[in-house]
Amino acid sequence: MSNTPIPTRERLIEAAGKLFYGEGIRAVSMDAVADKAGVTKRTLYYHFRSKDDLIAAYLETRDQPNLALFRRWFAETEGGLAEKVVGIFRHLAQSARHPKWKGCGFLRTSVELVNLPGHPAMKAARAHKQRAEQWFAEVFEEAGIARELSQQLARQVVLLMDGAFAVVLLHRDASYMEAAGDAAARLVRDTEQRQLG
Amino acid sequence: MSNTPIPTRERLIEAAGKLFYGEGIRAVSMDAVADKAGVTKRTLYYHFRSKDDLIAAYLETRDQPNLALFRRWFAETEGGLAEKVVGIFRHLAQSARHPKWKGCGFLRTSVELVNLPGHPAMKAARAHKQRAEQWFAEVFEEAGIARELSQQLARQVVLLMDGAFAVVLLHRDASYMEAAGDAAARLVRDTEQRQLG
DNA sequence: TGATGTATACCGACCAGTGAATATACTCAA
DNA sequence: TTGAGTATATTCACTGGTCGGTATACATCA
Repeated sequence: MSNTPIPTRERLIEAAGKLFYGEGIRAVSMDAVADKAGVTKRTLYYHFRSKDDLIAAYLETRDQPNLALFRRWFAETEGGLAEKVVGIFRHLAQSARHPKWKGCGFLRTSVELVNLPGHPAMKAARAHKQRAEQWFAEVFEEAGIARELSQQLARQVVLLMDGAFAVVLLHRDASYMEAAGDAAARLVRDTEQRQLG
Repeated sequence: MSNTPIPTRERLIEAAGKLFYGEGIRAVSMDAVADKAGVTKRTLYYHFRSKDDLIAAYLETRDQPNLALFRRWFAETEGGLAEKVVGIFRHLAQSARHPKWKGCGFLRTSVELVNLPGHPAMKAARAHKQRAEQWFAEVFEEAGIARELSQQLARQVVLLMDGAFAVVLLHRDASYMEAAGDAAARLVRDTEQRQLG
């Protein structure tokens, strides 16, 4: 029976992620991250060149799991295209009801780094949002919607989702997420109509 | 000929506002605000009990002018209800193209204060967003849309707008604001349809 | 023995907030 | 009208604490 082989670097990113997501990157010190990981600050700086490096690593680990959830929620929801999109928003609303939920880590980090557009974490955030938009576009196209309409619709659905992330966080009221889901469904149906007509 | 009688307090809020909006509240020190205002830090603390006080004052001064712009843009745009809503988004897109534009100060501040829900600045941000939503709802109702549908539509338009604030800031691409305007117009027309049907 | 990883202890910069003294402007009695 | 007294407004210099990051030495293992 071998020891649990959790690589140190992963553990550090995980500890940092919890703190960064929970309190915001500027509100969390490297000392706090080291404490949380049960490690000296010097060790932290052995594995990451700087705080900025650690922030970037934190966001990069969040990209894939996030999109995987969308895929699963979409697949699991019964019904037509609009219903399946609503399913994603319903699951997001459910997540948002958890007290530890603090919105979208990508969006919040990008707000904190607003004047550093070249920061690797900003690039990670942009890439993530673009991947989400592209995934929606592909889904719509596979459902028979023309490419151009699919891309437009995907962009608008993502806008609704990000708006809901911000507003739900502000008001601490997950029902805004369901209002966003309803709006997304209306846009999907409107696009389907346009496709037929 | 009297001297220009600009009250000190106002000047301090203005200087603070420029820095807070431009760089974020956590990134700006009280020393920086004092310097910007051409005043000693001690003077700053004579007029404001704490940095939190100053942050709250900054947001409170931004509430009314912001809504006034919406009213003007809406009134100035020719066309039906959907077109007039699109007019607001077009003006927002135009603003967003200015290099000093940094999204919505209310939303960005609320992200930086995510763990202080009782902070006066958070209350100001919530109040502002609610007033915007309510204004849209009144406009829709005056245009003949039923109260319940108006409230739902207003909420969804605000979601699109806030999503666009976040996404335009992330990608530094104002065309997302126009995509949001298009989505809003589609929702307006869909609601009008539903009203007639 | 040399590469990898961790610990102790520290640094200079910055930051929110303050103590004590001073300057300015207003009030009111002589 | 003037001068003393008072409230307002501002300055200089400072503090205790935190922050990102580091110099150095010690441990472990191939």
